[in-house]
Amino acid sequence: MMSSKARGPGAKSAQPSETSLDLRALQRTPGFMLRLAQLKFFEGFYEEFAALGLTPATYAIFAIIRDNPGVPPSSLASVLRLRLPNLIKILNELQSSGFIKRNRSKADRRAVELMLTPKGAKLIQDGARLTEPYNRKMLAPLSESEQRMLLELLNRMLPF
Amino acid sequence: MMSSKARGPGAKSAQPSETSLDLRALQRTPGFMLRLAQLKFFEGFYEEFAALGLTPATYAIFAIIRDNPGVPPSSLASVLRLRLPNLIKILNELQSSGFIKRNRSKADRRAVELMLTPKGAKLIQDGARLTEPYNRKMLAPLSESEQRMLLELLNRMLPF
DNA sequence: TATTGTTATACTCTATAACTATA
DNA sequence: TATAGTTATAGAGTATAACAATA
Repeated sequence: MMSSKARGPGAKSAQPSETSLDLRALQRTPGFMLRLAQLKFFEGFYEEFAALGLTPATYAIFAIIRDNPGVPPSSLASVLRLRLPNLIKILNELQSSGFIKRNRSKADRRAVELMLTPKGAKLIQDGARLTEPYNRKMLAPLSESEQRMLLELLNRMLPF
Repeated sequence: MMSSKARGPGAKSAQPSETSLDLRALQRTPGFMLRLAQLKFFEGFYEEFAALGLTPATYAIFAIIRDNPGVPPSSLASVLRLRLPNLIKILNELQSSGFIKRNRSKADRRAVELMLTPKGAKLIQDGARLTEPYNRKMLAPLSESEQRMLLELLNRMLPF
């Protein structure tokens, strides 16, 4: 029952998880491993930042507005890979909580310029302080140079 | 409008995406980059495997049952990081489409043993043929050794 | 007419509670 | 009583369509 094929003699990898299933096919599948890694980071994030009320999405939104004051919702959505209507809903909540504000552009009165309020700036500042220890914990199985390598490889796989 | 800070003189990285936002903070954030990479893989997957009707989830389910005939739903759920009720719903559909079958264990009649039908075995076999070119396309920006490195690093970050 | 932002809404994915049957 | 599987259902995340204001 629950046949477990023996690992090949060349298999030098880590400890076999909870059960002893043959998972070698999925271990060789980057998309699957990326999903597991991303889940790990997101679950860790919710634990670490829960006290501040930050989610991965709102953290990224705050960070982008901080570094690019006046950024329009459309640019924000495209960078975060969110659909505009879904982002708008989040922005509405962040605004009614007093973390961001919207200015109408004078050059093009359709356009919206997003800014952090002082309250929002403080929140992302507090969040930023948790970031380094959080990343360190998530990446703990890797050496410093491996951590840099992983980040470099991910950046090179992606359009920016 | 949409202030774009100059890249520091040490920044040797790639072309600045569609807009010219300062995204350096997020580029240094592994969790965010992992999310973007995973999105890229999943979107590519849907394009590539749409003709077969396979999703990332069903592909993984088929692959695990193929390599571990008789695996119980609970083990499958824990490996895939799905909640059991959500997996059950997928299994019900796969069974009524004739891709898998459930056997009651004789040793413990609560337990279920999952097996592929011939139809299911053929589907994952067809899917497996698309896998290598699909991965090659997704990982195209990386050299062969970088691709191996990425996979190795992801595996070492995760529990198995 | 085209574009930016917004609302409303549907759909998929994920999470929780409660039930059945076996042990 | 505890466990494996299942059902029902609620919630979060993601998608499309349509509209208002401005260009």
